[in-house]
Amino acid sequence: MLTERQLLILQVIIDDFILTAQPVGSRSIAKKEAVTFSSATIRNEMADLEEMGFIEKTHSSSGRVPSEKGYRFYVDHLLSPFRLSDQEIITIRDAFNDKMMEFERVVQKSAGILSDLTNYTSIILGPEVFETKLKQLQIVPLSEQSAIAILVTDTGHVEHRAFNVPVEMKGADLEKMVNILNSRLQGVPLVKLHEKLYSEIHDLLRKHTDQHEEAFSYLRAALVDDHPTKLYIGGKTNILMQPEFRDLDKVRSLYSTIEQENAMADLLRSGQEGIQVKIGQENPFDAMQNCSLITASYHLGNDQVGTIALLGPTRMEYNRMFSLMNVLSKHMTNTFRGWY
Amino acid sequence: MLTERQLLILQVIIDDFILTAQPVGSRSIAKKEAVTFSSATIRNEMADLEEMGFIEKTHSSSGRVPSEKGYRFYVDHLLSPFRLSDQEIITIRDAFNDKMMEFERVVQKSAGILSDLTNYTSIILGPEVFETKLKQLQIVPLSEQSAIAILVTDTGHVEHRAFNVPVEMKGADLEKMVNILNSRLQGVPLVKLHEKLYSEIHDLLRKHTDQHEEAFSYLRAALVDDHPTKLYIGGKTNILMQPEFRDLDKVRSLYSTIEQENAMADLLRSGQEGIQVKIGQENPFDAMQNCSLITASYHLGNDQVGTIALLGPTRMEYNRMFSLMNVLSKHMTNTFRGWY
DNA sequence: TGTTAGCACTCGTCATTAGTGAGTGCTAAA
DNA sequence: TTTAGCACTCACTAATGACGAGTGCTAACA
Repeated sequence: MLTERQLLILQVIIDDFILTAQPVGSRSIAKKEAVTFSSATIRNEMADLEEMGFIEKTHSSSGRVPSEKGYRFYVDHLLSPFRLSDQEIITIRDAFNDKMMEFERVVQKSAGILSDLTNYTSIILGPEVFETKLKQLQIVPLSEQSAIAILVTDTGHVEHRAFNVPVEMKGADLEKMVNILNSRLQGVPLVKLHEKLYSEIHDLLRKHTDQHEEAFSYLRAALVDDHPTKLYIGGKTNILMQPEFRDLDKVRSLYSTIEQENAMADLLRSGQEGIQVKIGQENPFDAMQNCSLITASYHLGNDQVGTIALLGPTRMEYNRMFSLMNVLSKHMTNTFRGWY
Repeated sequence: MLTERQLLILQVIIDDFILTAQPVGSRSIAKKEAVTFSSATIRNEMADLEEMGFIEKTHSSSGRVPSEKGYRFYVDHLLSPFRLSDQEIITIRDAFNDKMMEFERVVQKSAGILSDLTNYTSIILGPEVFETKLKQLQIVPLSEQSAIAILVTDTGHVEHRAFNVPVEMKGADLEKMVNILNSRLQGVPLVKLHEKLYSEIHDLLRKHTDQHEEAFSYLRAALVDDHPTKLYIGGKTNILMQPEFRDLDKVRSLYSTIEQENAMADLLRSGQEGIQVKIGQENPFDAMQNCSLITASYHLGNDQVGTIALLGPTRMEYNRMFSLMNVLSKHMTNTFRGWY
């Protein structure tokens, strides 16, 4: 168990290192207001803290740097609540003022705010699409042979895709087809579209319209597109600001890790309710060895959950980040409340 | 005027430097097959070339490096035609195989291909929206109080925006309103939407529907959104691969330059027909001092013109880039042919 | 018994120095 | 006109030493 004094020293070391990114020496600790004992005493305590694995030396006569275990302890036990500045609170609140936003816009904006306020990289994972349902299907003819299929979901998400209209098909046929599709598909979860199209719609269309085959296959291609688990990333280049990423190779490998959408999505999904931190090696990817990932969940009124995340060096302003993500995820949850 | 021999030497120097990014010495030039004279002779010629400003030394006893004037001459007079690999040609062709694509998708894809094949950063400027016309307006109600306005243009561009539905407004009112808007606004260029909405539609709506005021203002906000000159950027992080951008500060300032959409759009717009190169200082931005920007125009069937561009270090594989952009812009023009 | 002053020691950083090699310019001979 | 030869330049590297921030240990002190 750690003594009060050791806790204090550990706290000072981590706070200081987070601020300066420089190893912290006993003398500089002794100078702090809150510290009443001498540097020699601190050295002794630091030796103990090191033995316990909370801090490390970068070389035999350097100051101390928090270890991952140290950060873990700090996050779990030493986190002092951080008071956000009025400016920050206003920025966030104003962003959600505009009540009428479709899902994408809310998320996009949130990612932007988060990365701007933190100078880290923000990653937001939309909720599972399992429950997102088709609201309406529209078709807008562009020319004789082409049209745009537009798909609107109940979250206000709009997807569109151009497709070919078979030469023999009339506008009226197209309209009839759309009507059939709408009457049958409204309220169907997106992930079930494909199945439903085959099981019911195909036969139905055959009965009602000519030239359905070709048009059907085009439309199907347009509708049953990949609905990829979408990641919204903000402030990708913020990584370059951090002194720990002076090494371009590190940056490159980190970028290529982030860009693997599926892997990142899995990682974010794995977080539980509330705010979580993965520190350094706790992350599954090699490129994220020196990074921490803070995740927070937000809700959609029904039981769906999405995740917002912040990626930065292990030397992160954890307390400010916690406050920010707390506020932001609450705002998001509020905004989505009642959408279902 | 340059002699044959000087031309040869200049060509070898630039070709070599483009490949290796290292200053080129007289000895290494003398070793080339095509070069039959000694390194001493080459040194004399190089001194002349330097005096004329085509090449430079990085320090008093270094090999030579092409100057901007050198690159300019190289691009204007020494460019050997580059034969693209089959793989490259296939990659490009296949990307345009899928005949049915809306404008955005074509451009997005082109930017992706260009940056992937070149390892530089690609920037594509869409054509002026002046001529893009409204094809259809659709409104999909989401709930009692909210709906999505969807705007489709004749290029297949889809824009959408959620908006509030006034409490007193019925679905039928909304439908009536949309019908009026559609009948009056179809074929209207996007840039004139705003004007038209005020001059004609406002009065018209007043006559036909109740509760028009509030709905009108919401709709207007949704429709007459900013239609920013959109830049499509591909391979932003490719910049990090280039040895000339080992300096993070340079990268940062370059990024912030690229992100100024309006300035970049103006720059791209200023290019003329065909393929153009701006080398180093010829670019207006400080951050692009060490960069070259290759621009090529593509056409839209009518007289509209868009621009594709490649941003890399002045040490660029100009000949390959020329071939690539030539092929790509032709494919784009072909794809858009007949859209109008 | 816990705390602290003092001191020897470690090691990264920075500036200096010298050696090496790639490259140049100049001169004189072919 | 071309080229061999040579002196010279300068970036790069490794070695060296001074400096200082920091440590661990010991002995004295409260």
